[in-house]
Amino acid sequence: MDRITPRIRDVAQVAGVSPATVSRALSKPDVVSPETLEAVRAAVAQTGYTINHAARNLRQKRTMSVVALVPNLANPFFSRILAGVSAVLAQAGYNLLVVDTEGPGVDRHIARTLDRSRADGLIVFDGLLPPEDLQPDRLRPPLVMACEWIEDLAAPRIRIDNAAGAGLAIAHLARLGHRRIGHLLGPEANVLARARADGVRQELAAHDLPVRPEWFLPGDFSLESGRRGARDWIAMADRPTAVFCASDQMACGFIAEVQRRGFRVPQDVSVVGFDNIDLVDHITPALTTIRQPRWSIGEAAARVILSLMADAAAPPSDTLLPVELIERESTSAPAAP
Amino acid sequence: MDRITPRIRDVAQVAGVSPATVSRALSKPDVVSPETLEAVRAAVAQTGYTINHAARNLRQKRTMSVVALVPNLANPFFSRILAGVSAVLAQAGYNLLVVDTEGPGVDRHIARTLDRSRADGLIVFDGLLPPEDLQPDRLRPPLVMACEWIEDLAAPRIRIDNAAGAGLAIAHLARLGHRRIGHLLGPEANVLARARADGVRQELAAHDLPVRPEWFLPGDFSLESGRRGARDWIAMADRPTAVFCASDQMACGFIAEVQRRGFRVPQDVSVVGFDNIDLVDHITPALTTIRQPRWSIGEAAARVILSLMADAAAPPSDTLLPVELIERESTSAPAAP
DNA sequence: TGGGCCGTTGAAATCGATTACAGCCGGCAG
DNA sequence: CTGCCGGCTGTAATCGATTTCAACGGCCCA
Repeated sequence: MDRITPRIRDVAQVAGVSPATVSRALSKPDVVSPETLEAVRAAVAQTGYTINHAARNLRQKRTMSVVALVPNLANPFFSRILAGVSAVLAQAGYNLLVVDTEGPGVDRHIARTLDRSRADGLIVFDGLLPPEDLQPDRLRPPLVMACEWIEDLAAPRIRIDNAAGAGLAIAHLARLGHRRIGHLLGPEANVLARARADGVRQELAAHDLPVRPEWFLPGDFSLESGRRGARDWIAMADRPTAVFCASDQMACGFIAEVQRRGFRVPQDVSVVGFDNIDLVDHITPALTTIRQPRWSIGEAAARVILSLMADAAAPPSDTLLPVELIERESTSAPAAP
Repeated sequence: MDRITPRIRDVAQVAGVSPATVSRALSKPDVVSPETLEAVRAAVAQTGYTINHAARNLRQKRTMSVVALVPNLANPFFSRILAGVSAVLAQAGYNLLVVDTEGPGVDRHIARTLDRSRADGLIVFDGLLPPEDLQPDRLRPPLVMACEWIEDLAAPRIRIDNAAGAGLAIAHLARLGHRRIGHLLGPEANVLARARADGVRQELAAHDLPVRPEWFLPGDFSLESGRRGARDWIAMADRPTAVFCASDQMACGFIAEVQRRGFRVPQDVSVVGFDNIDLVDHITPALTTIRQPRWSIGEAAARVILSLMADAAAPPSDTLLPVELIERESTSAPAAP
């Protein structure tokens, strides 16, 4: 009668050694004699043994895995970042697990269940999680915030200079000769959206351009809100000649809707996006946008969490990654008045 | 001197009961007396106790979590599916963990490490994983395949009728009057791509339309391969008047490139996609495509894995979900010759 | 010849929660 | 008055790997 699953004890028996020796053979091969090592290898092969992670985790008090909390997997923006994270973590022997913090059936307080017995580290991409669930205590694993951040939480941040990115967009439009520039906002609650809006205001002021509240259109980063923004723009008596959208998704929605209503981009309105998601190089017109180094963001986040897991005492740092204007076809000089 | 982490034993001490009673109070509140329950509750609050998952997993031999293996998180196609999975699993008290099977640093044999001590169930969205890593044995948790599948693996499948979907696209084009219809293929190795190509051939034959090998253009589902497909199409002496692309991403790339070269869609060429990803309703022209019920696919996959985890003996089933043609602006009757 | 050290190994404690089993107590039926 | 049952609780075994500690054998050097 055979057991369901071979244990280390079974391997030990087959190899004629003790469980301790099998454990050592598998995790520190250099401390056991070559003959023993070989015997263990053979026994493992013969029994089909694989380690029981739960038991190891319990004993070692670590899981060798990092959890990423992303606000919305539906947003293609996160994909490449996660790939960067995964690559760096894998090299260090860690697993990456991705958890969506949104959607029906998902608990807002999911972060509370992510204690040290679940993950050795946490990468938070969602700036709207309740800070009280993430305050450092002896249960919470090391944590970094990436892209978005939570104001009331002291933790290392990896992010881009959102205000500067918005500034690049505005400066580009100003350089083309636009003097009436609007901004399609991200969701009010979102820190990125606020930082970008601030950048817009600053740069407009720096160019002595008007900052008109009615030219700041509400949006929420989504395609659909891009369309709504377009309708708002069309409905204006006194339309800006250029609109900087706080996300590429909104820019796509905006362009689609104005085109449908008979306007041309960039002749009738110049449009700038933010993110440089894959698709925007392949729409018509190709979108001028602010590139975020997504892979690098992921790499950086992974490196910081690794160092934090190695030495929890590291002070909260703030990594600012550079952004870049990608000039394509959706912007041009404004039509002569 | 306080411990790093409160254990169930500490709670027991504070509450003046045994660890067993604390455990019962927390997991089966109805078997302990109301006073004891209250005492335990208070002690938990006072100590700030949270359960150690590693210990519980070890004892109970289950993790209450399901792992989804997706071929490429970068593909926005998976997002809504995963949301559907997550919603159903959450209701049953299970966690969903997402693992990307691609990218540098990620082991092709990742599936081999996902034994019962890691996950109670597996949902595989990647048809190209090595089947030998997934053969059922006593270590492998219950498994379902969703969207894609692996030919040599006996496991429940949740998928759409790819051939029928392709048929809908071709029938639609035929109905509009197209007689010269091309197909931009998915990656050769991919089962979905093959199923769709078969569907194309069948439906063409059913309409007595020519099946010309040179009209089957190579592609790999990516945006960039859509552009290449467009260049191939343009280079042809004898161009089809309509092209059915095996993915929406390719359709976007295709449209962008033909537009850039001065062709109009749908006047010069009708284009049909496959998937109905969010964005394609917001490009110009809005894309006619085959909708996959992504949320339902996720729900169905979750339900099947749940029933499999409850009763491993269930026979391999095959769930076929319906697809639907979404008619938008990228298709019209062919120009008069 | 004896002492000490190194390389290797095994016995047993440990990680922290769950649960089988047994015991206790009060109430009720015979 | 005895015996049994049911509700509640505690003791101790258990899950499976890791790791501390001690011990063993062989070798070198004094």
